[in-house]
Amino acid sequence: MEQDYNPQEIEKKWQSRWNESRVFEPEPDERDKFFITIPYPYLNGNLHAGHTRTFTIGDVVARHRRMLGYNVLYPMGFHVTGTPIVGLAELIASRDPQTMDVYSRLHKIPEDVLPFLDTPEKIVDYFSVEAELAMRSIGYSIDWRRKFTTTDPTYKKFIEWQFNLLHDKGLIVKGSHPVKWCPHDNNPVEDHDILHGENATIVDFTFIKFEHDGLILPCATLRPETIFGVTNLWVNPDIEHVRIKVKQGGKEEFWVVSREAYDKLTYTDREVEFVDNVPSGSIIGIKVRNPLTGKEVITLPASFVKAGNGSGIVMSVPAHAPYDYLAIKDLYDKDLSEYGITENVRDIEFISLIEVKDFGEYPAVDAVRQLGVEDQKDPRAEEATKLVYRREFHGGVLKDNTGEYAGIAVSKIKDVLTRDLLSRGIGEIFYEFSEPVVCRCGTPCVVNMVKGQWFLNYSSPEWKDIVYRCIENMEIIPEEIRVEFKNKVDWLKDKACARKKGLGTRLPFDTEWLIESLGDSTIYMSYYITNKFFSQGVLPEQLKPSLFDYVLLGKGRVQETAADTGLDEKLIADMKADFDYWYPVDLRSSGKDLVSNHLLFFLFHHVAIFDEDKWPRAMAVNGFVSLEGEKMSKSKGPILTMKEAVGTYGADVSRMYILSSAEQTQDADWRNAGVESARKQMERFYKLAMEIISSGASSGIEGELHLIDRWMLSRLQQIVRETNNDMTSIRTRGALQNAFFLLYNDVKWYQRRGGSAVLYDVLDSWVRLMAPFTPHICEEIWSAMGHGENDFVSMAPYPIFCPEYVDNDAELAEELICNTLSDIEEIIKVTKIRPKKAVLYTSPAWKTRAFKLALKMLHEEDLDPGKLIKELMAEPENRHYGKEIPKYVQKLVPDIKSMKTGRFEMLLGFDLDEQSILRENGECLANEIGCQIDVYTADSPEYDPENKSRFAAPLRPAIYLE
RNA sequence: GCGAGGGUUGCCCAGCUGGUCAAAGGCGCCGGACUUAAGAUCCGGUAUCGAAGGAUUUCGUGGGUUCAAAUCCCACCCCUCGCACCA
Repeated sequence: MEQDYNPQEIEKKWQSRWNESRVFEPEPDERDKFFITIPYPYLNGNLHAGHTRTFTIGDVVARHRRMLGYNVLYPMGFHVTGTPIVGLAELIASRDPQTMDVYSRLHKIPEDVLPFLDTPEKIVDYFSVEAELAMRSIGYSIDWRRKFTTTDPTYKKFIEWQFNLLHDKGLIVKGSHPVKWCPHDNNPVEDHDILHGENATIVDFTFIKFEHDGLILPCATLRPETIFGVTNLWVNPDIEHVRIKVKQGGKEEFWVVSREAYDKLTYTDREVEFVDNVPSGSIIGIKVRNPLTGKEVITLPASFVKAGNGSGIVMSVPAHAPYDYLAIKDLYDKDLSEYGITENVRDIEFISLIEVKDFGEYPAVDAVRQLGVEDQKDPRAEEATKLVYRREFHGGVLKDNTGEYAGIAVSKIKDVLTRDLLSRGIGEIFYEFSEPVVCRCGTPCVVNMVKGQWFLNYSSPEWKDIVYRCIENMEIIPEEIRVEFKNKVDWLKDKACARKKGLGTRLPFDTEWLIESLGDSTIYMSYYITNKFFSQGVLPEQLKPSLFDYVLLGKGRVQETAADTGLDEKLIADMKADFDYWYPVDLRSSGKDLVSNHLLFFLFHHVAIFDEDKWPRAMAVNGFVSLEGEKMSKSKGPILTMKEAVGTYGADVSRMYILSSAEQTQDADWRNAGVESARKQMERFYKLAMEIISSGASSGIEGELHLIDRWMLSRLQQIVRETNNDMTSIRTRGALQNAFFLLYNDVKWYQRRGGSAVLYDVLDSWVRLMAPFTPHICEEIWSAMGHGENDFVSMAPYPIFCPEYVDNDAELAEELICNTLSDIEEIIKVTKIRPKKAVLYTSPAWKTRAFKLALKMLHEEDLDPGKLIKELMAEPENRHYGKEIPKYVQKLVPDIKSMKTGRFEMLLGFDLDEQSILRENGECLANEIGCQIDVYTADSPEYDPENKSRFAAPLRPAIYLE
């Protein structure tokens, strides 16, 4: 029977048996259901190691739950909507060298296939076939009857229904939206189109509209609250300024800004018209009105003002902005008569508006002094600015001179104040990059307002509140990321949900737009359930809204739905029954990259569309996978495809490796050396199992059990418990640590100690324990154990913790033997003597009594050394040891007190006959050490030349080597 | 900058409701057994010192709390990820 482990052969065999017997095609029944999904893959390439991790975690959870007795549904589909597949088709059609190289060399697409993948449809067809093959070859327990692609006509009907519904509920709104834009290409730029400034973000500045003689001088700021502290404006005499006409919302104004600002403004949602150039001198030295306070302030010259930042005109808040303070200082005692300024700048009084600890009245002044900043050209000025900003933002509170805003924390003021400024017409939003952005074509980019854009209204506080409630009641694995989810909901803004380009479904109420691909992937888990029916010949035009309304929402009646759609009443009723049985999603497991987008949208759409009882029950998140320390990239490499991994190492080895290499949100690093060792582990497991089977072993659990057998069974229970605990929290690494490595070591020790009676029973549990992780090899072993044709281990009951097999005494006894052995070995090592004889002295009776009494006292009352000594001395047989008792107690009490509860409970019932345990296992010890072993009790040692017996204590026999 | 997570013994990492923690497991390395030999397998070792089961110094850095800290608190340094209209 024993043969070499041949994964390819075994895996193929069991995959086809599973397929033939349809074990993974569940139908509703009386069992509890478990509906697990992972995000379907986006098909612009082959499945890779990253998918392998997420999908395998899903499969292991599915298999574990199935063996625990749940009716498990694990479905899969393919995501193809959006632009990347279209882009890829174009690149292949044009034979782009890099693309051709990456897709042939790294994605391993055969040379006779690749050039023909020149349309999106062909790409989708090719990769969906490949993906399914790969997932089958790694042994996922997927119900393939339900698969679909997001461009299926029936799926599009489902998406249309969903978007109409959201539109009707007012959750899809129209508005303007800022994007990175290349004026040369006349197109939005995506990250890969950017030459410089990939890290730039779009920042929302507030324009404060200062006024002079009907003319507006807008000043851009990130800190609108400082409007209360403005003492003057800054105008750079060396840059060009223009006067422009700005129309917005039926309002017409004249602004003065830098020429660059004028260019940028033309891309905003304002109508802008050039009027004339403005000599800088004419706007320096004038009085402008602070629109909020009504106070008049002067405009002064400053060289630090850049034409390209904001409007090119800056408001000055010297109390809180180091640059402003420095610039004012630079003007002290300067002759400004060329600008017509006769006032002394020294007379300008600083206005402090923020109270912050660590700084006095004027934080900017303090910071400049602290850092020793010289003037506005000093690089440390930047540092001082950051310092002040940080302290004020985190610890600052607005002072009384801010009127109605007094007492508000600086960190909270921006949104409130901006809203007020906007509504009063004295402020406007102006978007700007955090750093300059240059397109690949070499043109500097601008922020462009796309008008008429459709948005999912995720910023709605009411919508968010429901999502918070949903998260509150969900299980989140691991628990630590719950706060992350809440933060992200808080941060989420409206999301543009339609584009002009790509594959997908048209927005039903505005068909020139295509639904963006994250929006069409939010509630599709429900589609797996209906698609089982749709794929059997239902026509797209029969998928009327009434059908989805009835099946998914329970609205309307079967008869009406049947009449409306022309579908059979029974079919519709079955669909609804299936949906009601399987929904909601019990667990959505995903990579952590999807936390701030897909998983969030998944929640938003579920709570918007479904009743609370259909909201998802749990979400789990796992980390990324790198290759030999390098980040994977679909488009640049390196990449390891699932097909390659399985082809090289086999399904079970790949599964075992990826599941054991990292835990939960930690990132995993796929290393060849590691997979190699996983392969050896599988071989070892297989060999050991086959040895046990071919030795003719059978269940020995009913027969007479020795100490070591009871130890083995007890250990097995601990492992079973830990494995199940780990699996409940999706800690696959920990689960394998127990179910494989620790158990393997225990079995080895068991055999070494001469155990064999329960080997078969252990194997029986072990195979089932391992089946979710490495199902093929386990089926093979299971079948070798005599299970019949359709008796799959995949469907066998998973081992669960049985307390009746836990045997504390057996574990303690084994611990005694092990500890004694290692003590002897250590003595040998240190003394370098080669013992002819080893003598062991077990604890004297009085010490054992003291030990037990101490445990009992701690359990029942409080363990106090004095009390313990008193009680011990009360017993006549202890009195001879009057001198030793206090000494021993002094050591014993802290030992016992510092025990962990588990350990304490294990020892509480302590009642070992150490004498006979050591005698019975003397042979084993003798073999290990290689000399004769004598065992005496320290009460009356027959042989004790060096009086070693005095060191004997419970569970710690004294040792004398000769 | 903001938010989240992390820094442990040669490596990957477990431990982190404070005490059996010099710290599990795996890998690697060293030694041994087996073998004609290699591989596989098995056994032992793998911080330092130690002629008796012990002692000493370790868990990013620096402080602190405590009888006791890898574990708790504070500060700092470093790393990874996300910050969107892109799947």
